[in-house]
Parts: sequence; C-alpha cells; structure tokens
Amino acid sequence: MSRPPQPDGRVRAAAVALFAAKGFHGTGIRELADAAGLSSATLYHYMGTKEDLLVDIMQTSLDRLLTAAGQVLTESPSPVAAMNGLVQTHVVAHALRRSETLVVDTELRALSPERRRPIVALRDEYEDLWESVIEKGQAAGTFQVPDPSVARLALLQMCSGVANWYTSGGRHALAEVAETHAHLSLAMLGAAPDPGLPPAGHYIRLVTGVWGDDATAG
Amino acid sequence: MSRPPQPDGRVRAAAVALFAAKGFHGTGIRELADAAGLSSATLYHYMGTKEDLLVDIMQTSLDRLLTAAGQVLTESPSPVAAMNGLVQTHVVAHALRRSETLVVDTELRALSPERRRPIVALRDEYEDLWESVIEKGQAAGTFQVPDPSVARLALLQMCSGVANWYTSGGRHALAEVAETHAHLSLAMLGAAPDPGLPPAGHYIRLVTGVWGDDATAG
Amino acid sequence: MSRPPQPDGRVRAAAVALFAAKGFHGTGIRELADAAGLSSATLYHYMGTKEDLLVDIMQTSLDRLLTAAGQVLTESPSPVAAMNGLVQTHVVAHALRRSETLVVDTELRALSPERRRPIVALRDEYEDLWESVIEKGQAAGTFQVPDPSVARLALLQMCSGVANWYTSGGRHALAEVAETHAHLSLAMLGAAPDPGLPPAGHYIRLVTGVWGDDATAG
Amino acid sequence: MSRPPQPDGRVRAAAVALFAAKGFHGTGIRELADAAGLSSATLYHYMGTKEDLLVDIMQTSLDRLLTAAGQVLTESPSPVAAMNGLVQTHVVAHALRRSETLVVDTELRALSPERRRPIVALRDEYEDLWESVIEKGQAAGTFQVPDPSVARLALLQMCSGVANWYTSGGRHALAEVAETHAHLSLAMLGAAPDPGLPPAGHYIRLVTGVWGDDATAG
DNA sequence: GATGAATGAGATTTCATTCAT
DNA sequence: GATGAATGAAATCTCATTCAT
Repeated sequence: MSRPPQPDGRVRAAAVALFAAKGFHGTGIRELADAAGLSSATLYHYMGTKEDLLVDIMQTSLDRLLTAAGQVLTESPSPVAAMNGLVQTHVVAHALRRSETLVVDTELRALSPERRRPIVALRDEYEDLWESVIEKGQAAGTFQVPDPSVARLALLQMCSGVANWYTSGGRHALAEVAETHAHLSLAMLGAAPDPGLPPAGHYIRLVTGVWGDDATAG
Repeated sequence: MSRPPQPDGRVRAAAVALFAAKGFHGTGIRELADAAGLSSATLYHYMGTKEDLLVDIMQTSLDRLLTAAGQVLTESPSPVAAMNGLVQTHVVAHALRRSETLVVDTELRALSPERRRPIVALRDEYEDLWESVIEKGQAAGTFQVPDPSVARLALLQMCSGVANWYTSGGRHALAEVAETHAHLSLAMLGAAPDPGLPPAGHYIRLVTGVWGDDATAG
Repeated sequence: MSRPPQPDGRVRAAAVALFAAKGFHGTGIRELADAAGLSSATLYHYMGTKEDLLVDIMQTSLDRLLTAAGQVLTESPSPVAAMNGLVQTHVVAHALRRSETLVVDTELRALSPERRRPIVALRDEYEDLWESVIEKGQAAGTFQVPDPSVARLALLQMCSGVANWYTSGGRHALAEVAETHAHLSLAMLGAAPDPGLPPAGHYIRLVTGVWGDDATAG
Repeated sequence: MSRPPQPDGRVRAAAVALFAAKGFHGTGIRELADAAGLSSATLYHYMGTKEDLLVDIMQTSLDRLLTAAGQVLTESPSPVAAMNGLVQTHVVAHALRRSETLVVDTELRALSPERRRPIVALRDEYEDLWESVIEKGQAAGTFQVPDPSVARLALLQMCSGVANWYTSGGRHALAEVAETHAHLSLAMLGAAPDPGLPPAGHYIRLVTGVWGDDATAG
C-alpha cells in the first residue's frame, strides 16, 4: 500500500508498444492486459495507475538517455567529438528503442501537470547538454550557426525523428543511419568532417550497454 | 443527409486547437462543443463523426501544403532555390499553423485504416516532391549527401519539428527561424550558401496567401 | 394550435411503410422525413407527435376494417355466409394493406396507456363481431367447435398472419389466398362447404371500395 | 476477449421478458440492467452487445423448437399423428414460453442482415418440417387442402398466435388450448378426428423436458 | 499472485422536438 | 409552407479502477 508497485517486464513492454502505436489515450487498460497476457485486474498487481505506468516508462527512458549522454561527454575530447557522439547515441537509441522514445516525445501532454514537471525537468537537463556543446563549439570557432538555440532545436527534432521512420531490417542499416545523421549534423553546424571520430559501432555498443536487454525492446 | 455537412469555422478551429493540444483521443466531444460554444448535440449539426472532422482537418492542411509546394517549385529555377523554398514554406506553415500541422503529423494513427489511406497518399505525394528535388540536386552535383532518402527524412523531421517549439512572439522571429532552417538544410545537403535566394518575407506571403485568413489559425 | 394537424398522404404512407418494416421504435423521425421527401422540421407541419401519427394510422385502419365488416354482416344471410365474408374481407385487407394492418397488429405496445385505450376498444369491437358470428353459428348447429372463444382467437391469428407473408405477385394469387382461408376457416368450424357463397372477387371489390386509393397502399 | 460471454440466467430472463413486452428497440439498456438487478456497466460483463443478446435468445429458442419437433416426428407413426404432435408441441411451447417465442416471431427485423441470416435458416428448417408433414398427408390422401403451402403458413400463424393471447391461469386451460388447436388444425386439413392420438399431457411433458427449468421462463 | 464481478463516470452519438427566420 | 439551427435527454457502450475471493 505504501508505494505503487513497479511494473514487471511484460507489462512495461506491452505498454511501451501500445502507447507508441496508439497513444496513451488510445490504449485501453484491457487492451494492455491482453497484450501482457494478464487479466485487467491482475495488471494492477504490477503497476499503479495507467498514468504511473506512463511516468515510469518516461523516467526510465530519460534516465538512460542521460546516462548515455554522460558517458559520451566524458569520453569526448572536443565539441566535434561530443556532438558526433551525442547524435549517434541519440539516433541509435531512437532506432533501437523506437517505441519508448516515441512515447517520451509524444505523450508528455497526456500527463497531469504535477506528473509532467519532473519529466520535463529530465528532458530539459538532457537538451541542455546538447545546447552547451553547441555553445562550446561556437565559442571555439569550430561551429558556425546563425543561432545556437535554433540549431539545438533543429538538431534534436531531426535526430529524434528517426524513431518515426526507422525499421530494423529496412532500407537503411543502423550504422549508416547513425553516421549519416552525424555527418548531416556536423555539416549543419558548419564543422569540417573529421575522419578520426569513432564510428557507429562504438555508439551502438554504448547504447546496448546502457539499455541492457530487458524486455522493453522495440 | 447526402454528405456530412462542412463543419463551420468555429468547430474546425476548436477541433484543431484541441486535437493539437490534447490529442484526438484525449479530446472529448463535450470539450470540443464547449470550445466551439455549442452543445454537444448541436456539434453534430456541423460535422459527421469525430473521425470525419479529423479527416477533414488533415485533408485541408495537406492540400494547402501541396498547393504551396507547387507554387514554390514553379517559381524556382534550381534545386537550391527549390529546396530553399520548400524548407522556408514548410517552416513558415508549421510555425504559423502549428496546431493543424501538428495534428497532421501526430494523429495519423488515430484514423481507421480506410480513412488513413487517402491521407497517407497525400502526405506521400508531398514528401515525394522533396525527395525529387534532393535527387535532382544530387544528380546536378549541387548537393552531396551520403544517402538522399535519409536526407529527405532527416530534413522533413527537422523542419516539421518547428511546430513543436515555435511560439509567435517568442525568442525567435519567424523570418529568422525560416531562414535559419533554410541555411541549415542547405548546409546539410552540402550546398554552398547562395545570397541571391528569396528571403523569408517572400515565403511568408506565399503561405498566408494559400492559407487565407480563415478561422482555423494557430 | 388547437388540434394536431392531420398528416398528409405522403407522410402517412412513409410512416406506414417504415413502422411496418422497422417498428415504431425502430423508425427515426429523420428517416421518416427522408422517406416523405421532407425535412424533419417540416414533418411537424403535417403531424403532431410521432405517437399521434401512429394513433392516426391505427384508428384509420381499424375504422375501415369495421366499416368493411359492417357491410359484410349486412349482406350476409347466414353465419356461414357471414364468416366467409369476414374471413375473405380480413384476408384481402391484410394482403392488400400489409403494412398498415401489421402496424395495427404489432405496435399496440408502443402506445402509452391513454392512447392505447381507445384503439384497443376499436379492436375489441371488431373482434366481437367475429365472436358473435361464431356463437350464432354454434347456436344454430352450423358450427361445431370445442370452444368458440379459442376458435375466434385461432381464426383471427391465422387470417391476420397473411400480412406476414403475402406478397402481391408472389406464389399465391390474392383470390386463391382469400378463398383458401375461407375454406380452411369453415373447415375449422366444422361447417359443410357451401358452393353458393360469394367468390373472392366480391370481397376484393368491397375492400378496395372501403379503402379507396389513397397513398397509404402497401 | 475471444467470444462474447454467455449471458447468465438473470440477464437472459430479463431480456426475454422486456423484449417481448416492449420490443427490442423499445427496451433500453438501463431498463434491462434494472430488471436484471445489475448496473448497466455490469450488464456488459455478461453479454456482448444488445444484438448479441437477442441473437442468443432466438438461437436457443429455435434450437429447442427443432429438438422438440424432432422428437415428435420420431415417435409419430403417421402424418395425422405427426401433425397432432407438431401442433400441440408448438402450442404448448408458445403458451408456456410466450415471451421467448414472441421475440423470435416479432424481432427478426431488428437484426442486422448478417445476424439475421443464420436465424432465418433455423426458422426455415423448422417450418420445412411442417410443410413436409402436410405434403406426406396430402400424398397419402389423409389430408385434403386446396394448397399445402398456404395451409402451412395458415397453420403456423394460427398456432404461433397463441403466444399473443394465452395467459396461464386465464380462461383457457393449457391442455384444452393445445387439444383444441390440434383439433382445429386437423379439421383444417380435412382429416378425420382420431381418438387414439396422444393427449396434451404427453406434449406438455415433452416441452418441459426440452426446455428444462432454466430461469428463462415466461 | 490472480481474477471474475462489479461500478460510477464518461465516451460518442442519436433521439424527438421546438423555434426563429 | 418550409427549414437550418438548436437542444435536453437519452441511447448504447467503454472507461479505469476496486475488491472479495
């Protein structure tokens, strides 16, 4: 009775998939139970309310993005390297975990104001990492953009958008997509290409390391 | 009884605003009626079902995007000019008509398969215009991208994303946002800057010309 | 404003057809308006409430049945002749005016108690005519039935049932159906066949005379 | 989630009573819930849609009529015996289970075409049993009717009509009604009375055996 | 841990009817 | 005479959630 129970893997996985496919309000609790192989009453042994479940999914996802970004920044010696890493990590995460990242990006509005606040704080913390890299590069003369904050917004929209169209086994290989986005991003920022940056494989390992292989894939 | 009556301006405007803010499934019919200043029964005097209303909004919006893009392509002598025009027009439309463009971009999943099909066809028609411009530029040697179709996807996500964060009267002026996106886009495509291209004002006029000033603003 | 307006031909005809096909509660007022070629608001120039319309239809139909039965009894010299006439008249009316007789037979329950009472009185008046003919024949020794009142009920159900299955132009000609029912009825009552009774044509003329050719046919 | 749950006894009983008394369209879902002693939401725990409930009622009723008729035909050595049995069984069923038989006879039109088809097939199967008995009797010279198919229609309408007027404890005892209808039916068909046929008690037992004493009585 | 039963509130949509024009 | 606009009430059905077993 003290705190809401933590959703187990099956429930989370079903919720992530359904919230991504049909939206939070478009997903019924019985639908969710069916997908998890449980009755709707049993569902409540594994979670608090439907909103609790959404919060939990978002929190976990943003925590992981922050962890991954932190590792990237630690290991990157320059703004160009940092931006290359942030973009590739972000793109790989949005490609490999399409559903959960889509949920974070589209269902903020479904949260009540009180529940939304801490989630938005996490998201802002993450986006600030990007902005400060851009500013450092701009200050160092490595980047030239008309407006750093517009650049940050444009970059993030572009990279997050991968979750909208990437399909594993589709026309574009993951490494290709990640590297192309890094290339496009650096070009956007006016940075010269740097052949010495780590290739996509490095960031794919980083992302899979952070996410582990829980059942929430997809 | 023959065809569902055209929802009048107030109903459409209320629907666009609410669907954008809370999602299709997150918007109740009574909420919609309140926002339109009608009773929920009267609402049905002006529309078919809630889904009809969504389809109508999407269709109108995509028709206008296609019209605007057609005008841009007609008047543009080169791939660089065309891309500059497509990006600025798209960005201006997504900034001035945030709500309706957001609805088009996020609520496709709320449509039943039968209703979705023709809408997706319109969207694909629009995106194909972008792709063929990229391909022409690539063929002409003006653009150099690792992968044209990834570039198209990345560009569109970036430019559509404006609807997620632009606020009139906010930190960024509309003309600045449009031109910055054009600049970033051409940089992404590896094209040299061209100071002779039409400035944002031209495309703002084009967009307001196409959209008119009906009640659906926002 | 004083009394509810009399429904005109088109409205009555549409109502009779729809009430018969879909039931009173199964028929919507807009459906009715469509069928009559009017708007639902205009409908109310021609009728009172939906229930008024039903009452009107039933009253008219029962009045005509009573008129026809009165003519039959006047001209019939014996219980056998009377029963032959009642049956044939009833069958012809239920065949030629399927819809309106079905409505009378099945929608009594849709009336409020106050409106039902006078209609039931008319129906009882009509059925009493049948019962008294059976009793006269039983008293005269022409008929032999185990129970006159069960016989009346059985006879009327059988003859009214024609409205459930007769179709003009179908497998059975009207005259044949009427005469067969008269034959079966007299057999049920234990009466010897009488070749001198008027044939179906006589009663078809009687019925069409009473009903006239208003627009309520069918 | 797989198949609509079987409505339990109380829901079925309430539905049968209300559909018979007020018609399918005349019966509201809350009314039904009240009669079953449930909330309208709980109702849906026990049934699919209102139409599913109607289909279920009709199917069950027709299945039982077919079962009973099959037993009658098996045990009847002659067309006269068979017809006597069919009529008495039918009459007893329509007297003891007025409501459910009335629903079958009057609410077919409330079904959508897809749901109606299999129900009509069952009804036709049942009516064909009657027709073939009449034809056998006619071929054997036991019956003499002007038209066997009109005779079948007339007979069935007469016997089904019992559900419209019979009341247990009313003026007419069940056995009397059943035997009277058998007598009238055989008279209609021109068959000589046969004192050796089973009396009503036999068929009352047959019917109560087939119907059991579930909660759907009335 | 699991679930059938239950429900108040609310979903979307239709109802019959009125009225100003 | 005709109708578009309007509506309170009610229609059927689903919602997220609770609880006794």
